Amino acid sequence: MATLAQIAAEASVSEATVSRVLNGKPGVSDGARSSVLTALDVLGYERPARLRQRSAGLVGLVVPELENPIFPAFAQVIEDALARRRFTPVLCTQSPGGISEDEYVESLLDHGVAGIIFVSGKHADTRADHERYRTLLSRGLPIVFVNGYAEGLDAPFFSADDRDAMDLAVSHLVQLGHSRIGLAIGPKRFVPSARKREGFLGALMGSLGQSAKEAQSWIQEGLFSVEGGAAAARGLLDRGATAVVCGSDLMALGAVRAAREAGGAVPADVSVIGFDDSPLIQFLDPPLTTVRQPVSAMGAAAVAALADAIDGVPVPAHEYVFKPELVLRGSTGPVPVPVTVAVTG
Amino acid sequence: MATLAQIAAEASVSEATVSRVLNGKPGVSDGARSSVLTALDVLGYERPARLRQRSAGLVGLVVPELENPIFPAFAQVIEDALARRRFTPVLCTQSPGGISEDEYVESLLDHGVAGIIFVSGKHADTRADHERYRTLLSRGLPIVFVNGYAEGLDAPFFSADDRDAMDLAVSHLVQLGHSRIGLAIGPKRFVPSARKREGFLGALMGSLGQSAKEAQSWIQEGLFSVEGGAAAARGLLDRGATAVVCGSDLMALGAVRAAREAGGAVPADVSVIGFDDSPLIQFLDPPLTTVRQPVSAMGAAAVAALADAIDGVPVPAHEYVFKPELVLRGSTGPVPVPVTVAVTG
DNA sequence: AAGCATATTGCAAGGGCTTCCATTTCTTGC
DNA sequence: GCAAGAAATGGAAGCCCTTGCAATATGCTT
Repeated sequence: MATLAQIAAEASVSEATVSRVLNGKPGVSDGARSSVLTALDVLGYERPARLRQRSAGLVGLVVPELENPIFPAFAQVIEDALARRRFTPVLCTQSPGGISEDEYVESLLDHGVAGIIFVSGKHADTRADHERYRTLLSRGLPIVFVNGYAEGLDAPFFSADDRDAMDLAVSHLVQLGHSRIGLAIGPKRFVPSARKREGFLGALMGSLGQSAKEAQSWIQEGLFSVEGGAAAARGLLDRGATAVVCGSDLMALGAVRAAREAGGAVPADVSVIGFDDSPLIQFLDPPLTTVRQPVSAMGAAAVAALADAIDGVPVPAHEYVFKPELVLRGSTGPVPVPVTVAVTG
Repeated sequence: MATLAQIAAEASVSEATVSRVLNGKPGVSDGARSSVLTALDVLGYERPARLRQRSAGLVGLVVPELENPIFPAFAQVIEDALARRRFTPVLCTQSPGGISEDEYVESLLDHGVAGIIFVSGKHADTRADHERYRTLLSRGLPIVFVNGYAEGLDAPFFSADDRDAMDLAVSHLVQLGHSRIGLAIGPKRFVPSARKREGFLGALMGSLGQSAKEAQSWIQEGLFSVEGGAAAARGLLDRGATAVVCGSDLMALGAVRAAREAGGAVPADVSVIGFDDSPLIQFLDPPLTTVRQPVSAMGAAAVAALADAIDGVPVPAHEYVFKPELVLRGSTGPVPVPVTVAVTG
């Protein structure tokens, strides 16, 4: 690493001038500035990052995993939007036993990020401690959240309307004549799962006039994966469900598999609705009817808010809820000829 | 930011001791060290990164995009392997009009990465200038490459055996009775595409005894996307192909779509084989027969080599070629009753 | 052409950090 | 209990960087 004295000698200016150039201070002529920069290059000395105006700064993007294709989809949309604003995105993916959200945040902080976008992070987990975010906010670091909500955090949230999504799904199924509709959903400690439960319960009670208790019995919890969806769906099918609404497309894939393993066809015997509408879903067998999360709009809004916050424009710290959209494909159909099954519960 | 003097006062030690602790120098007792660290915390001063032994360092992971699910798959495998070795992965995704590989590399360098893994980067593009990599290597930065090859770079390469993959695919189709087999492949400037071409030509000439010129006529180029695959496949179907081998699963999806748009069923009328075997492919309609790239093995090997290089263990700088595997599913079938079509060319 | 205002520059002072070295403290063997 | 060696520590010198200030250069006005 070169010293100021070396650079000053090479550029034939004083150390003071070099110092001023390196720190972007005013009071240096263009000529002097450029001879300092030339001297830096001659000495093979890397210019400090702030001298290169290329990037408006680093922005961290924290996502929980990449296996569910909705996360690469969010990542791509958000990275594009960040790049368009000259930010340099840094994608951080957690993995089981790997690096935690907190460790990533710390590393991002070390590298002087201008802001962080959390997608389905710990803010979506009601059992997690949200103090970590308060600490970030009190330091003045701009942060925004996608899909999840935590009370009392002075930052903007961008979420899909999970309750509405369930309403759309259930209404569609009811219209097709279904009345034995189940929900295969992730653990309720996660905000989006909890909200989908609520929406689902409300829809069953509203559209089908079920009691809260009965509606409740049509919910099965499972992990956020194909296997989790299959396990939850099996429980619902055993109970005689003719349609299964799922918390994610991946879980819906599991539900389709479970239905087939039980000897049923989709959609002839069992209708399945997913959630997310990740890119490849349309090519599935059968093409999945699903509730589309407006990924582009959400990502763009989150980036816009973060950019404003970084520029010092105050961003109203409330939750922006995006309306989902039902995408009709081939995994839902009219209720099959009713099969009378004795069911307890 | 606290000064040494402040910290020294808080910890009741000399500035010299604080300096030694902060720089990890020897000659400080455990007691003194911990009282300095406590003082840091009391003063709310962030410990410099090197004091936290949590991470063995940053490692850059550069992938071209996230839309083709093979890239998230590689990213996940490589990040897991890095995390297990206590490295902190930094995922960099390029995007059209967004941030280029070079810009990411520069940013990574600024932040002192210990090494970089390039997946399907510019090293796979024969028309790109590979001087950039030589510069990195001459600086002593450990780098490794996945899927692609460039002559004269003193670094290890980890690739799937593209030629072999085409051999597997063509042999399978020939066994099913196909003789009008087309290849829908990406631009030949990319090494994996060029190699698949070679493998495909060799297989057609070997298994079917075609002339080089004839075999050549069964190749259609298209972009690496569903649309690109569809466009290339349309050309092949027009020429009377009963089977289409594709350069990626995404292109295969396009081929299936093109076949259906032309009124053909898969696999009854047209057989389609993909490449990659990305996670969701098994759920597609029809479940895609594909040549599996050994993603886990390749990712693990690349990380192991990089870790060795970072530890100063010299890594033999040659190309490690991984054998792919044919995964039989439902998109290939026996050749349909031969339809005689007049074809020119 | 002289005078004035402003911008640029280097000197030198000052502060922060590192490191050499002498001193103190601790450990260990007798 | 004592001495010898090793480890730990602080003082102070020295290096590097920043910055106030004065000197100089430049350009504009009268």
